[in-house]
Amino acid sequence: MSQKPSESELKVLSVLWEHGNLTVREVLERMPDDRKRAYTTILSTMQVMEKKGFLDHSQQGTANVYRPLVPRDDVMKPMMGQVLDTVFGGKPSALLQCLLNDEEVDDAELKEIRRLIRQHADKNRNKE
Amino acid sequence: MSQKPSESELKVLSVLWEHGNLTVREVLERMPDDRKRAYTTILSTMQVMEKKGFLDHSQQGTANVYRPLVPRDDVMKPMMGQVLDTVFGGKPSALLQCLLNDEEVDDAELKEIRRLIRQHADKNRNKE
DNA sequence: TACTATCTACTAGTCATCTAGTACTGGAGT
DNA sequence: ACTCCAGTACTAGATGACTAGTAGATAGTA
Repeated sequence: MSQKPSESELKVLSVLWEHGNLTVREVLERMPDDRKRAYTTILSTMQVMEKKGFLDHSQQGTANVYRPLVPRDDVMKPMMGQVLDTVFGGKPSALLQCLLNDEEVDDAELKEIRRLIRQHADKNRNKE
Repeated sequence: MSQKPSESELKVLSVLWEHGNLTVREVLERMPDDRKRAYTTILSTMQVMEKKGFLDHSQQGTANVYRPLVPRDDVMKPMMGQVLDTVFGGKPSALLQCLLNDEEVDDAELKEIRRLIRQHADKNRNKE
């Protein structure tokens, strides 16, 4: 039963999900905002995360290499689901609209979204 | 320059966005989780929110009625944008997939999503 | 061996959030 | 006028998140 990661814990996890297993210093260098942080700040965060069961580490040469123990979707589904229900009345379209208005979305993305919708429509049809 | 609301501040805002202007007690009764909270807990939260500029109030009969000062999309767009960029690599399709796998999505929703996509595709075409 | 750089463990301070209690105010009813 | 109830203001404690410093270990190098 892994709880919800905090804001900066989620950033650490994102880095690891994207880049694979990394050392503390490598995570520090890839943190997805421009804030300057001390090495020990990230180290502390990641040590707490290990206690919570989000990460695991193994020694590799001189440094410890950390790997995420929780898959991205296992973490994000409940989080997105909660936002969806409380803020957007459970309507994915409302959430999507919020995204689309703001962001540039290229045609490849639109195509991929269409594919997802089609796939989901098929699933609905089979259920009946 | 309105900052980001905290977790339970967002829940209060959601209630007001959905139901319109309400008193503290009415918000308490509609809080979107099953946790029991004291009346004064929500009161305190909402008083802090007023200081932050999220809410405003006016006396109505005996009680104060609160109204949100920030529209839903103004709050949610930056928040969703950040999640999109840090966790989903800026790909709305990845976020959408996360939503669709889990939730039941009825055909009306799918239709609405299709409409949004078509609309966005048109916008892209006009830009070229 | 002695020096230096790097990494980790431990500790700690600051701040926001969440929670709720206590005391006060004002209206409604007797 | 007195009492009761609902609402509000003020205050405060517990918790966790975020930050970073210091000391100690280890490996490489002159």
